[in-house]
Amino acid sequence: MAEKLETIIAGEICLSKEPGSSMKKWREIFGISQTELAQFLKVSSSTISDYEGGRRKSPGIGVVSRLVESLITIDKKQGGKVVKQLERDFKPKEEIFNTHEFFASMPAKEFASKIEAECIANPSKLKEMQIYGYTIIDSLKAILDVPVQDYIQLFGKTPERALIFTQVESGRSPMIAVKVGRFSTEMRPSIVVLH
Amino acid sequence: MAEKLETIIAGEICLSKEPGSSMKKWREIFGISQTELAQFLKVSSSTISDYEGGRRKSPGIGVVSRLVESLITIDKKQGGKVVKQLERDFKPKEEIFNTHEFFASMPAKEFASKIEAECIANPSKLKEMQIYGYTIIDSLKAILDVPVQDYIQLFGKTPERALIFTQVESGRSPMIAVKVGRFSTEMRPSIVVLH
DNA sequence: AGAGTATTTAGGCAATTAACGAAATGTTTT
DNA sequence: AAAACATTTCGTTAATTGCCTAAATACTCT
Repeated sequence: MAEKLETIIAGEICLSKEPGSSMKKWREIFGISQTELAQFLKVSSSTISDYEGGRRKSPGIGVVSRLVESLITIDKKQGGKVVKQLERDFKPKEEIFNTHEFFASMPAKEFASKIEAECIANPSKLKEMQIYGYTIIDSLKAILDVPVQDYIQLFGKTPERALIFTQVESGRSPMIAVKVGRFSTEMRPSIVVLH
Repeated sequence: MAEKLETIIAGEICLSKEPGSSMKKWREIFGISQTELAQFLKVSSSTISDYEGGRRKSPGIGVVSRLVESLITIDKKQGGKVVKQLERDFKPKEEIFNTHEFFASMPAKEFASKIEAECIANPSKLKEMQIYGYTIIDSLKAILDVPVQDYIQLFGKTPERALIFTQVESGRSPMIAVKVGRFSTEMRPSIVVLH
């Protein structure tokens, strides 16, 4: 599956009901500010805002194309960290890791209340966080089937996301993995849910 | 992750240097005529031609989006043949490389006897080795579908493991791969099984 | 070759986009 | 709480798109 990351991002924006939100989402995933992007693209920052705000219902693909390439180029200039993580993210592990993307970001708190979760650590962080999707992990299968290495890597692939562990009695094993994950990369899941 | 077909098509059109050609290419892959498409979209067929001919340098994503959805919808109405085929084409390689980890290590000898293998080379090494898992490779599929690079890389990912090749008559092609592997990395499979 | 169908070319016009800049509003950070 | 920075809003304009119709070319098939 040689689908390039660019392709998927562009495709997603293209098909989105709200292209603006999608553009915003991706810009934020890349951790780039409107101003920075605007400078790179040599347009004013209000232009970016107009797009993200949905002022243009159907921007031209030229805009989308430039936008996506910029995000990736900027990231590469800074070491390509996000690109690398995302690329791994697209490696399928379907049955065990079940990932979902939101159309737009959502405050972590709202997410928590939607799933009727009880917060058992870091309640303060819960307030500020925004998340973009979630990954459901079948703990049992994961432990049985997934190579340790991949298991560890998973945690590097989940910035701005919630991780949901099913079939867990104690939070022990997942949390160990999260800790290990910390050393291999700075990107970590925003939320960990034990189900 | 389940990147939808739509996404990939839309993304490709979006990023193409010649969006028109790309649209045309996909329409043709779907075996749908301009006229047919135009009718479905309720526009004149010249409109389609204008796009495909590149009269608009940067069509809006609305156009692309409608276009892609139409191709897929029309195909589905006709049995979804093309969609199915394409989805198969994009399927991940999981089915070709099927990896399993053991809970603990196992003497190579024990592994060999468990699978009732006959040793055809290096019997001495067989005694000392420990392995931690195995990877089953469907040789036929691998040769047909896997880019050489990935194929080579595979061997770098299999230290302390057994590699099992299914559907092999002679050991020729896998062994070539193993040899190649030696140069790209120091890690090599512990055992090679021909099935 | 000629009828019939599919595609391309081109002029035209209303609707929309692309982009700017300036002022208003949010968010951090010190 | 002010300075510094980031994002949003919005009026404006030139350029481009989206789509049409009609006419010119290609492509099949018999």
